[in-house]
Amino acid sequence: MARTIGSNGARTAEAIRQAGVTLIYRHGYEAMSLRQLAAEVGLQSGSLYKYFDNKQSLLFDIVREHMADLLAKAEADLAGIDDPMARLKAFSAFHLRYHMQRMAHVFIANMEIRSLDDDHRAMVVGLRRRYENLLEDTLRAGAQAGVFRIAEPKVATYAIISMLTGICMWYRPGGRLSQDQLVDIYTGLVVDGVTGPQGLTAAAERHRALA
Amino acid sequence: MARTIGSNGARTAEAIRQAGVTLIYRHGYEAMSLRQLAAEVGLQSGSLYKYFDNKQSLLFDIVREHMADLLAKAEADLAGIDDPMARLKAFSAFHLRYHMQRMAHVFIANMEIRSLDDDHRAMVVGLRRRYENLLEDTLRAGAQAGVFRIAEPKVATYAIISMLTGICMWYRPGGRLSQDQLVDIYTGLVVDGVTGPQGLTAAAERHRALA
Amino acid sequence: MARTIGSNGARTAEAIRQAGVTLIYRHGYEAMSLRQLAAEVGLQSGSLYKYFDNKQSLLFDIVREHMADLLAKAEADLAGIDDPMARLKAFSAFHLRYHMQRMAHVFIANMEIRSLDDDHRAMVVGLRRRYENLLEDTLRAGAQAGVFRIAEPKVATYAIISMLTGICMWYRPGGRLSQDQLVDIYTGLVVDGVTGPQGLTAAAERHRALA
Amino acid sequence: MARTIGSNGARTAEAIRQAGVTLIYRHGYEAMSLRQLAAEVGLQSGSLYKYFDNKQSLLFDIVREHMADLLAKAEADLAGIDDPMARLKAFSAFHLRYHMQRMAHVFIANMEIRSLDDDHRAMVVGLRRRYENLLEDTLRAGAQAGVFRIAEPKVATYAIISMLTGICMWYRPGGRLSQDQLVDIYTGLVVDGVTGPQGLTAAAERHRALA
DNA sequence: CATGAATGAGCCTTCATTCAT
DNA sequence: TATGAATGAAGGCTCATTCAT
Repeated sequence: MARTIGSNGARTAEAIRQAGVTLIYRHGYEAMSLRQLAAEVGLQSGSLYKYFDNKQSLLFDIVREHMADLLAKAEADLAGIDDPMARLKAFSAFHLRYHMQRMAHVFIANMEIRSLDDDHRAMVVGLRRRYENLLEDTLRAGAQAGVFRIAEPKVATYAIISMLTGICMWYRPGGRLSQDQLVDIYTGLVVDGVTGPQGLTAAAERHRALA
Repeated sequence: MARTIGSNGARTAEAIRQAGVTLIYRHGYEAMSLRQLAAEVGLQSGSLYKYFDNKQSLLFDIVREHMADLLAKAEADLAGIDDPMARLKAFSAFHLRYHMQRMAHVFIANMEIRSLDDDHRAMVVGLRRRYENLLEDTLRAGAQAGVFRIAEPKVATYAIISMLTGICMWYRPGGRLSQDQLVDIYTGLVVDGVTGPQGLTAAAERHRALA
Repeated sequence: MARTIGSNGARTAEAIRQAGVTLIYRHGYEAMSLRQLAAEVGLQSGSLYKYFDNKQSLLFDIVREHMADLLAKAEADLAGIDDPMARLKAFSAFHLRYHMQRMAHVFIANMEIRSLDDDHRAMVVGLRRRYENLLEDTLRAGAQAGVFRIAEPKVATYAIISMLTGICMWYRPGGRLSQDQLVDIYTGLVVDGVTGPQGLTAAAERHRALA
Repeated sequence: MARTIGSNGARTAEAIRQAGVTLIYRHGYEAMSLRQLAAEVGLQSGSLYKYFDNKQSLLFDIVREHMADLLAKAEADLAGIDDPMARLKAFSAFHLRYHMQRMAHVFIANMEIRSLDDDHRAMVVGLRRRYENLLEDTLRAGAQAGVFRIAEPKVATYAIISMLTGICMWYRPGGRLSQDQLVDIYTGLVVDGVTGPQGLTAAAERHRALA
């Protein structure tokens, strides 16, 4: 049969993308079959190839678009905020809210990097690096300004991002705690972590070790 | 051909297990084929079935054994430590060291839970729950004793474990920082996070929201 | 989009036919896809069906038209030549020149007969038979007139045509030898072959064998 | 089901090879499906991959083995024959007999070179070149000795081989003419072709053109 | 203990073809 | 005249798994 009345390429493309996100989130990229995906959007599996070149490029499109969006929104959110503490709080809040709202995309971007081709992976890792730098630069600035006590800004960056991203592992909408409350709690942990006295201890520890 | 002198089932079983961990870590459970695994240990793929029932049970064995080991070692490490702060530091140090030393197992246990059958997954999640409780109970005890300022012990548990586990995402042996230094740095972040003033702020925030 | 100014069906049909010849020559009928063909002429593959009924009929059209053209031109070239030797030379020269000039068509007609439907193949083989008869009749006439020494005119027909057609396997325009020179060389081989003494030997051999 | 009683890898491999030759001969390489081939030998299509790496390598194996065999047998047949005329007759007879007996292999080797990968094709063309040289060298030797009248040995080589190979296009076992008779007839054409007076004519023609 | 031949299901992908617009 | 969305069949190929030997 030819074109179903009212069907529409753009709509189908969007349906495929969304179903792709859902299925990869649920089963993993390797475990998702294109037959499944096609069934989800009411097509034959071969018809999907009107919308992407191959399974790999579907994954790449999803991940890259997500990473680009994450980076752009973060930069927009932080634009104009100069004070390190304010930037840190803004970053933390942004990261948490974004991750609670787009859990599937985030999950995929974190878990399926391994399934990307080398070239594709390099591009995605590059975007992630730029995102991480938003935090790392803030931490360094705050450390220099004396408002943060951080022995190793890079380590702290990884630690903080891991902690915040971890919310995807358990958060479910409609739970006991609101998104605002969670933002407060997590951000509190972050702020205390980079301002507390142990930061110095660790630094002292490190210098002693090098001596 | 006769049995190679000195070869035996137990040794082969162990080789399969190790190769399985390596390959799943590298390629993911779905992407690893039993042909690959068999080649790695010098067998025909059909011969693997002397050592496990099916691919799924290989994964389950690896993950369950890892989780059981993690739990047992953690309990052993914390045994006899009553002071909440000491327990927290001990837990943090244990978790970090274990994760830096057995990165492949940890990675698999975190990433491939999705690939487990429902029953198998339930068992593994149960073990994980018991492990998390070691930390959660410590946090609650410390909060009640007034030494920690924690609004939501469960949330803090997830946050801390995510942060600490995140070390697997970037740590490589032989890097600039030693394991001891990393333990200091991460543990410093944890301790500051649960003792800092923001913990109260968050709690106040939460109560206000509920009012 | 409106019709491109000056474009018209006949021109497109011809473009399709030419692209078809090129692609079938290059990749083979089975290996050529209609998508490729459509791309070559700047259409969507579905649009090709305005110009032919199906892939098979495209092949048939090309082959039949080629065979009809070959036959018609050969007949025209030989018209009015009665002397067997003159006819043989004329046939040889015609065949060689035609094959050097339309190598792609010739190649397709020879190689892709196998890909034709039974009915289509029968029609093409019929045309080819008529073409071969032009040579075979000449050989018989020459043999009867005593100018050729040929034991088996039918075999000689096949042999000569194979030899002459073989030029397509290696001839490339612009090579060391001109078309005229090649015509001389090949025609020399043909003429010597049907006038030399071995023709009788072979005939004697045959009669002895039957005795 | 596991191994059928009495089944045997070597036997299956041979059955696959033979069925492959038959099917490629009948339908062409592109048109033959591995499902067809598997059905012919009573297997599932995936099982074929125990016996070759992929469809392409099946074709290559068949073609290369054929070319190697052709070359080896031809060299064996001509070994010890020094006289150019005797060598020419021996080559002609060998070529004809081989082609009448292994028509399918010959057909495939000639028709499906196009379907080979570039590297594979290069190897096969190399073998073919060596085979052609057996004839070309003989023609040159005979021309130098004054027993052949050949303007262009390379052209004559192609012409003769094409003529002889053409027997595959129509020969069917059990026809009116025996293989011996056909060898006589074709060889007579060849011998007359390279000894007749026209060979000189062509040479003269060529020199005139160059002048 | 291990092989190796085989299965049957399923994979991603390409194809010729159709037809409402 | 041409598009472009879609079909349904089939393609080559890989996989986990079985089992006689």
